[in-house]
Amino acid sequence: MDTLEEIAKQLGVSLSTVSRALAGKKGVSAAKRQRIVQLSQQLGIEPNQSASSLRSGTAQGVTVFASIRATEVVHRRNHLLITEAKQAFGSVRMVIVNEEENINRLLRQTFAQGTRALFFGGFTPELDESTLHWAKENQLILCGVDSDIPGFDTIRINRSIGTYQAARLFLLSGRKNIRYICASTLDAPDSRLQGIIQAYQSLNNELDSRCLVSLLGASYSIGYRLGKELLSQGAVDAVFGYNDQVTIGIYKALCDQGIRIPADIALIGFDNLDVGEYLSVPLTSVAQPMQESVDAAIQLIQWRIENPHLPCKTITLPTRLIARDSAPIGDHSLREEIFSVPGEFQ
Amino acid sequence: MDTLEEIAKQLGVSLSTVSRALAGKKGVSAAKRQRIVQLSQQLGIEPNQSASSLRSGTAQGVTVFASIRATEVVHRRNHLLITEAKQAFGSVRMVIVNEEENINRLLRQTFAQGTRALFFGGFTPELDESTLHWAKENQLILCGVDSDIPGFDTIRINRSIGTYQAARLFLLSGRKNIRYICASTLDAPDSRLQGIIQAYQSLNNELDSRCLVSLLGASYSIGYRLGKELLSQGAVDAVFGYNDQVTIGIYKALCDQGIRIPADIALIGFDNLDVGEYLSVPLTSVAQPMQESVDAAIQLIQWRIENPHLPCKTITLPTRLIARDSAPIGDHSLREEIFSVPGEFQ
DNA sequence: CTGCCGAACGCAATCGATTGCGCTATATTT
DNA sequence: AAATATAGCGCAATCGATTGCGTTCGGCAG
Repeated sequence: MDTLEEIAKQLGVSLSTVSRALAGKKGVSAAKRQRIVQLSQQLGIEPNQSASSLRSGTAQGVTVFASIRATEVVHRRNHLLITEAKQAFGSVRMVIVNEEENINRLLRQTFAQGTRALFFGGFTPELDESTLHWAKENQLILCGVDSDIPGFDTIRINRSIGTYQAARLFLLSGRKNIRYICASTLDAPDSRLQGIIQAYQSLNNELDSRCLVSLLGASYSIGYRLGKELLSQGAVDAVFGYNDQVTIGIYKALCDQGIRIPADIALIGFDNLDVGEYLSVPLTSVAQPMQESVDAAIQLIQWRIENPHLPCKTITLPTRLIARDSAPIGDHSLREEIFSVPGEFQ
Repeated sequence: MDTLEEIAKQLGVSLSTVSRALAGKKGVSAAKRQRIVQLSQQLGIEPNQSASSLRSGTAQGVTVFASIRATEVVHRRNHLLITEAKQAFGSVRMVIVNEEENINRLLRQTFAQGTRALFFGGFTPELDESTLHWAKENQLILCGVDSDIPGFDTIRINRSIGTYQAARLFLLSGRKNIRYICASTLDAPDSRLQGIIQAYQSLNNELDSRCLVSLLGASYSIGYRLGKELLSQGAVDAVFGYNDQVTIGIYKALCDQGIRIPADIALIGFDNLDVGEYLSVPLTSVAQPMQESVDAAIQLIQWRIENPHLPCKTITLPTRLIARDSAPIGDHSLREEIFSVPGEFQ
């Protein structure tokens, strides 16, 4: 593996000049610079990044942490994030985090390897108080994308808006016996459930805990099993399926039993996967701000690099209901009433 | 950011001892090693990787190159690859390659940054002769996973087997007017089409070029458009859809027109996406060896690290047809005849 | 013609961990 | 007890690029 010294020797200039020429710094005449750049390309010599970042102390790229347990949407968002981060910062490393490993250690290692900024893509790491403190002290740049890092910049996704709209769609279109597949309970509602609760309150309705079905995992097959179970519960006429995979599983179970969608049962998913539009009955679903959240994250961190000392920022982006046939808006005049969201949500 | 010297000072030992202790090398007493490791964890000090790999010349992790244009399956395979590579090699960097950038330069940069091995995940890079030569000379370790790198280790996926089975399923179950969505032509058939051609030959049938429909892109929406077009072509009774996304698009277009699947038209996809099983008519599809190809790649490279001088290896893995309702095996006695594959395929 | 200024460029120290070599203290052998 | 082997450990050189500082040289004003 050749080094810059090779170029220096061949052209009879000093190592420093070669370094300056290739780094695009001033102090090199245009003619000499051109010859250096040309020869470097001809020989295929790249500056050794280990040496470069060791000496200069500056890291070249950014890092994205992704959970090994990420769902399909999260994967896609992370991929988008990596792609855009690459445009913005030049080089990106992706690190797959599995839950056994010590995230505190991993974070330190990552910065020891040299990284300008670190994105947490869709999972909330269990960072120790001491790690957070150390990160603040060393002015590390962390950004949670749909994940909370206390005291650091965050892109937050407001899931409540979409589920609020979904529940109101059910209620306003006259569904009586609705089921919500949920990962939480009324005592400690997660953001999806909060939106549902607010929808009921907004219509002076009460959400009965018997309407909640607890989620056991977020896959097609689990959805299929849940769908079968729902059928044994009698006159259910609407189901919110937690995410699209589960909902598609439910959809399949209902189809298999000859249930008509949406006539007998209306279905709403969450995530707005591409495939939902291509089911035989297109799926109504809550869309997440994929592109927007990624763009916001990149811009936030670019801003942060410029302004290391300003207090941390949280940017919240809304979800929104995409109405398709599996849960249609019956009366067109209801449209406004379903989609308008009270101010306190924003 | 603290360095190993801090530990050395606090414990009154030399820097070399700290380095040896943390790297797990011999030449340090058990007692001293324990104190060093403990203090390093307490202070949260990690060896600077830039310095480490600069000095030792050995890189710590591996790199996966992924194309920005990758399809869903390729993404999933790459993700699997990254996950497993991480287990096997400790640290993995993922690099998103977009077609504008010079892959030759990128490859050199990547190794300049220090990497043990480089996987090409599902796209064939246009590497110059000189780059390949340089890579060989410097004994770099490259591995194509479903992509060809001349002169280097490769995991190849034999797509022909699956499409051979698919075409035979159509023919043996009596379909007369079949369409194959293809990305190539009879003059220069790609691997999918080769399998189809062989299936026709095996049954003394001739594949008419009018049966081929050229693919314009591999998305749901393109499939939907193709599906509409197919309906205007009269008595089509079977369609192979190139991949599952296109096939699901076609499926939707057919459903919308009241076509019954598989009674009127049989459908076979490629990739065996999870969602295919959960369409109202489950999708028959050709499955790729996802896990197997990733495992093989990892093992191949581990072997290569041990044996740098042996000639390059190519491991070929088969695809296989997964029969579901969208293209059922009518007569059960045909099963054997459809799934058995002649020796020359293996 | 002299003096001054700034651009170009080389010198050499430096980043932090690694590692061959050599010294020392302890264990083992005779 | 003396001789020898061995493990522990420190010294200092080293990896390759970066960068502050000092030198040189050409240009330009006085």
